[in-house]
Order: sequence, then C-alpha cells, then structure tokens
Amino acid sequence: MKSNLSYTEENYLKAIFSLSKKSESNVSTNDLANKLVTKASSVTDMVKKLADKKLVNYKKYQGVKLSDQGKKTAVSIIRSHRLWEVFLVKHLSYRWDEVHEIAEQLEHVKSETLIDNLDKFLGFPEVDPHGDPIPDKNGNIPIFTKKLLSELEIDQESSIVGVKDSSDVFLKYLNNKGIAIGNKIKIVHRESFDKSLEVILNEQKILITEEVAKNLFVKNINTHKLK
Amino acid sequence: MKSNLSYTEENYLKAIFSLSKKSESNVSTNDLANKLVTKASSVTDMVKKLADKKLVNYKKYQGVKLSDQGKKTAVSIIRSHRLWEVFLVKHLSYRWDEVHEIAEQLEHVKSETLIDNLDKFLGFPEVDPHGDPIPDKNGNIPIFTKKLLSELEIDQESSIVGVKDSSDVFLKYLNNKGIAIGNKIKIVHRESFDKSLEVILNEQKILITEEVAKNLFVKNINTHKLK
DNA sequence: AAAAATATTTAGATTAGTCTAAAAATTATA
DNA sequence: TATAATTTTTAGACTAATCTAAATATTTTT
Repeated sequence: MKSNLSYTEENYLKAIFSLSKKSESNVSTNDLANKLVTKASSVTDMVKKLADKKLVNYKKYQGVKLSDQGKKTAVSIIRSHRLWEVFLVKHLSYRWDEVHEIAEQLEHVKSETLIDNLDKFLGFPEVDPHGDPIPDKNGNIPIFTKKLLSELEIDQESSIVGVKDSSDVFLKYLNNKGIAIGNKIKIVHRESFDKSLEVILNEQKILITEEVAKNLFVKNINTHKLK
Repeated sequence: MKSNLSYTEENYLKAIFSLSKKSESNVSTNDLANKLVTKASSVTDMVKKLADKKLVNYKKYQGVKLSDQGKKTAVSIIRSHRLWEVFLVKHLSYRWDEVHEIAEQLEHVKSETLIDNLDKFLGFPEVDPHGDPIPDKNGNIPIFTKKLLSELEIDQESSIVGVKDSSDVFLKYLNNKGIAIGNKIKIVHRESFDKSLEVILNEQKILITEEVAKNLFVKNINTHKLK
C-alpha cells in the first residue's frame, strides 16, 4: 500500500488519467510524450517501470491503461492538487488563475494524513477554484451537469461554475454579494410571483433575482463511485 | 537571484547553516556527512557544486562556510519550514511533535509569493510550535532570552517556550486556559498585592496567578538583523 | 498487398546524486 | 619530528530519468 512513488512517476499517472478521459482507448506513447513535454523513448522507459509496479497495463506498441491501483493513485494526486488550490484561493488570497503551478508542487507532498486534514480544514469542498470536482477520501468523484441557476430544481445541491454575462457590472455585483466560482448553492424556495430565489450560499440564506439566476451557470453535485 | 536549487542542494545549505551555529569554525566534511546521513565523498562532491554556485566558500581540506547568498537562502528555507509547522499545528490540528517530516517537504515548494502570503495568513507568527524563532521576509531572525514569566518586564513582547512544572495537573490547567508553547504573551499589569499578572495572550486579556507565572518559561522577542 | 509514412522501441550516452575503495593530506602521538 | 591515526579527496561505478539516433512495428496510402 505504501507505494512511495517519485515525483515523475506520479506525474505520469496523472497524465495517463487525464488522457484516458478524452477517449476510451489506451493512451499512446506519443500522446503521453506530448502531454508531458518529453520524448517518446523516455515514455516507453517509464511506462515499463510503471508496469513493473502494477500501476499500468502495458503491451508493446499498444499503449497504456491505468490499473485499478494506478487509477486510485492518480485520483488521490488530483484530490491533493485541487484541495491545495482551494486553500491557496480561499486563505492565501490568490486568484484562481494563479494557483496551478504551486499546487503542482504541493500535490506531491507525502503524508498519510495531511490531505484529509486539509480537506476537513477547508470544509470538504466539492469543487476547486476552476469548478473542477474534488474526489473524496475514498476516491469518489462528484459528477456534474451544467445548467443555469434559473433552471435548477429546488433542494438540489449544486455549485457555481461560471457566468453567462461576464460584464464588469455583473462581476462586481457578484463580488459584492460574495458569490464566486466554486461556491456551493442550493435553492430553498422559488417565489412564483417574480421568480426570485431564496438560496443557501456558503451556509447563508440570501435572495437572488431571476435576472441574476439567468446569468449564473451551476453544476449539480452528485457522487460518482470510482471503479 | 532566481537560484532554483534542487531539493538536495537546499538540504545541504540548511545543514551547513545549522552546524555553523554550534561552533564558530568552518563546517567539516565529516560533520556534514553525519548530519545528512551520507558519505564524506558525497559531501565533497556536493560542496564543490555549491561553491561553483557561490553559495559556500570552500577550500580543500578546510571545510565550508556559507556565503552571504548561501546564508540568505538557508534562512529562507528555515522560514518556510517554520511557517508551515505553524500552519499544520494551528489549522490542521497536528501536535507540535508530528509536523517536522511534513514541513521538511513543504519547505521546498518554490514560489515567489507563497511563503509571504502564508506568513500573512498566519498573522506573522514569531515562533514555530517548538518555540523556535521564525525569520521575517527580510531574513531577520528574532532573538530570545529565556526566563520565567514571573521575571518578565511589563510590556515586553515574549512567547511561551516551555514549562518548569510538567505535571499532568499543570499541563491540563494550561490546556483549559488555552495556553500553549509558541503563544505570544505580554504582561500589561502586575498587581503588587498578590503579584498576579494581567497579560495579553493571543490578543486576549487574561489573569494569571504568581504560582502559574513561576512555572512558565518565556523568551523575549527582539529582532536580530541578518548579516 | 507492397510501399510509404508514422509510431514505438531499443541501444547507447548524459546528468545528478550517490556509493566504495584507494590515494592524499592533515592532525595526533609517541 | 617521524609515524600512526584520522579526515578528506579522488577515481571509478551505479541508478533514475532523460536524450539522440537507429531499428523495428504498425498504419495508411496507393
């Protein structure tokens, strides 16, 4: 269980995971080399090593696929990365577009307990600052369907993933109200008279007009079992 | 200025810094090998590399000494290490004796701004959870003189570094009152009648009896210019 | 289905950090 | 101050991760 992989091995697993999601088939040596900005020959060598460690299934000239163990490891690195991003934005006042590089380093810190403790400290967030889902400690990844807040069902847990109107006035309005990408949001009541919404945003009840609700994209939060 | 040192090079600098403080003279190859749990021959190789990079002064058979640049780098790594330790204890609910190994990894994360942002988030702490001083962003290290709280002058900024009485009852008492190693403390008023103290602890005013004050070690906090 | 193009693997080299064993310098001792 | 003991350095080798160039498979094109 104590795998103790190198920084590089972990990055290979992440890259394979990410490329696996775009297409069903095995990940090719060349695609991996591209993604990792390295040479195909280097990929071949590393992939053999990962196969020895049972983290991928590999047959010459046929590309690679993560094993169950490899997938588990990749997901845990992604979890770590996304939680650190939340920390950096929420507590160290970075913008969401500044955090990737730092999280890229933090994700490799090894500790049995660190990431679960961080998760708890952050209040078990379900999305990172880019709106991407954060796997839970068991490796389950929340899955989403994007829609407008105005179309969201009552009581459906969701999170804000983007805006339709990206004008300065609107963004400023959101800022003032404390509404941001990644925030958890749930509609408690829809007023039939003016279609305004009573929502719970970050544990606080606030009121939102239909006009605003028509310009906010949200994703449902549902849990998706890994494997 | 953008040094971009390897994990290993950074650890050598830290080790040299730490050994330099125990004695005035240059740090010997063997002592370094011991500290870093490696061989003297490896140390010689690495020390030559650090000398090429102007981080240490080295002459064959004469040991090494950090250059100004090397010292600056070492101090910044120590700063990073100690701030991460504060974070782990204060926010991720680790005990002070559990954090070293994790901070050992976190300290090497590279970013122009990360550590200063962390420092701000933590409220610019002056000591880590072990009571060791945290260098500020300019590399100045607070220096302390250990004494009993009962002997501390009025209004002198200090921090708690240890206990004289380490009985369970006393430790439990401290726990209840929220008094812990690393806490900042300052005496506001000393009551002449019973020698009880009115102190500011963690931004809060509380009362402490002489009996307790006689069993708490504190260090003055003063700033010490580097170089 | 043969030739051409593309993808992948192998072979051999390189760099960082380490090691062992032997050589050289320094320090201690008699 | 010679000799012994210790410390430090050098020489040569190893491993991980990478590279280039050449060899081999596979896929595409005609």
